[in-house]
Amino acid sequence: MTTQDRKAREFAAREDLFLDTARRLILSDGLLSLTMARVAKACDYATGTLYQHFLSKEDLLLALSTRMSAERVSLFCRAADFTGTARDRMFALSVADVLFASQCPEHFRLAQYVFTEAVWAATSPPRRQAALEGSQPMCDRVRSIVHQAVTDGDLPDRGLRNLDLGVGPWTLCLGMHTLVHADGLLSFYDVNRPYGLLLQHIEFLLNGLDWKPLVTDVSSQHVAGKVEWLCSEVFSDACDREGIDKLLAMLAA
Amino acid sequence: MTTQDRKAREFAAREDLFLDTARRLILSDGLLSLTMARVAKACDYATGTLYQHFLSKEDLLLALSTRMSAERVSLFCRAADFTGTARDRMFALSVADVLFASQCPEHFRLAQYVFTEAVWAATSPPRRQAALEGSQPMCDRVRSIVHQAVTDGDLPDRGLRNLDLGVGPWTLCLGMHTLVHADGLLSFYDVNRPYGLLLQHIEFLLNGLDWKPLVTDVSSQHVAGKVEWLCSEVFSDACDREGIDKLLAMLAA
DNA sequence: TCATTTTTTGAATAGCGTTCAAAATACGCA
DNA sequence: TGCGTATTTTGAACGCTATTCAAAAAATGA
Repeated sequence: MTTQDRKAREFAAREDLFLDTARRLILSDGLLSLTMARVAKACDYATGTLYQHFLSKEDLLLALSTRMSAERVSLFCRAADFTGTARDRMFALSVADVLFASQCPEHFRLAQYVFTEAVWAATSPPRRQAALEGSQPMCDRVRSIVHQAVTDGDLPDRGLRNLDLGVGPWTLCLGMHTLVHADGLLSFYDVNRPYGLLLQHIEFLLNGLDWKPLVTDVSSQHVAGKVEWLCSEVFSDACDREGIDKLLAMLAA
Repeated sequence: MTTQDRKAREFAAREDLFLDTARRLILSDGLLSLTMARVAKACDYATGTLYQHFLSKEDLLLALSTRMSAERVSLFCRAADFTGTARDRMFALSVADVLFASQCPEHFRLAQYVFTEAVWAATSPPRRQAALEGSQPMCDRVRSIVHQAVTDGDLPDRGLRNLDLGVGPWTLCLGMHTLVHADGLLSFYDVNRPYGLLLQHIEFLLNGLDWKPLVTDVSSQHVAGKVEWLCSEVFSDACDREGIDKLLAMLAA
């Protein structure tokens, strides 16, 4: 039995090595020039060994994307678990997403590619399952925040279920990430500071849902102040002074 | 000169043939199994001839995506140009997008793929330019609707420029399309009727922007009624009874 | 120590995008 | 109409990559 355990551990470690290496190669040379042979060679293994871990190249990319989003989930959970009004916590979820985008910009490019029909279809069912389950905690937090707001009387439910009410901010974030990564699009239309606008629109949307306490000042300055406060309050260990400045710069320009 | 003209016309016609055929092949066999050789063969041309039109396979896909979105732009313009309050017209833009999604569901799958970094980078600059310019009319409409709302005093601008205020609905729509096409995701999280929720959240967001006249009833029934009204009022020639029913079914389930 | 099982290897395979020299065609001019 | 030239088309050949699999190597355990 102990032999089995050791083998399993070694196997998992090797998978980590493959994924780390793939990530490094993507960062240095881009997604385009990533090949299975290169990943294997960079780890001093034969190409065939990679296929002991991944059904296909797409399967590897999905695994990498899932693993990278663990950090996102962790920021998300921190945002959801701090003590504050449900509304502040919901807002903090979006801030977590923007913070993650500033810390790990390559994740959304990869995720966008991986969720493409052509790529998704070439992945293995277990990895797909793992990808969905990996983001389950984020969904749970959204649900529970909405639930609390409704039971506290801060948010009228209008007959909608928890996640149906939470899908708005989720969709806003996702859409903005997509816009940001469509190269040249925002500059063509002269839309600057997309993530600053995102957070302002989150506030607008929450106001429109009549989510109390309503925010009367939705200026970019006020949003920036709130973000700075959240960073020191909630994300302090994930975000030093330099990280905060980088985030604020992203919101402003 | 007339010979040149004829040649240009024939060249354009052949490009249409290639794109029509590619679309047909994608519809019948999927994006995965589309190959340049197959497209050429299906049109009784040699593979090399395709490359007189398209720099690469990605270039062809981008051209196809751009051409398909012409229909979307046309629905958009119709929505923007009808006589009504600025707010109704802004809402109509989202309805146009949902209507387009019901009429041409494959477009967003393709667009999502094409705007991926890996694909986008392999397209030719002129086609990229054409893709951006093709959606310019949609942006112009958004800008002008926001502008009218602000000058009419229906919408406080809060120091934001026209498109900065219009980017919210845009982002909501885009994010929801993305969610819908991430296979298995919405069903995993038990989110039904995504497009119905989208339109409700558009109303919430516009309310949150304090865009007058405010809509007090944001129930799915009320939204459905408004959609039906818009269909007969604005989209009547793009949408017969069958089309309306299909759209309403999409909103309800 | 050695027979057996498991794992790794990397050359071979297959398929696709892309190119380009040769062939075919179109063109304009006498 | 016939002919030399320019243009266009062709499809086999090339290069690259994902994937496979038979042979080699390593690990196992009696």
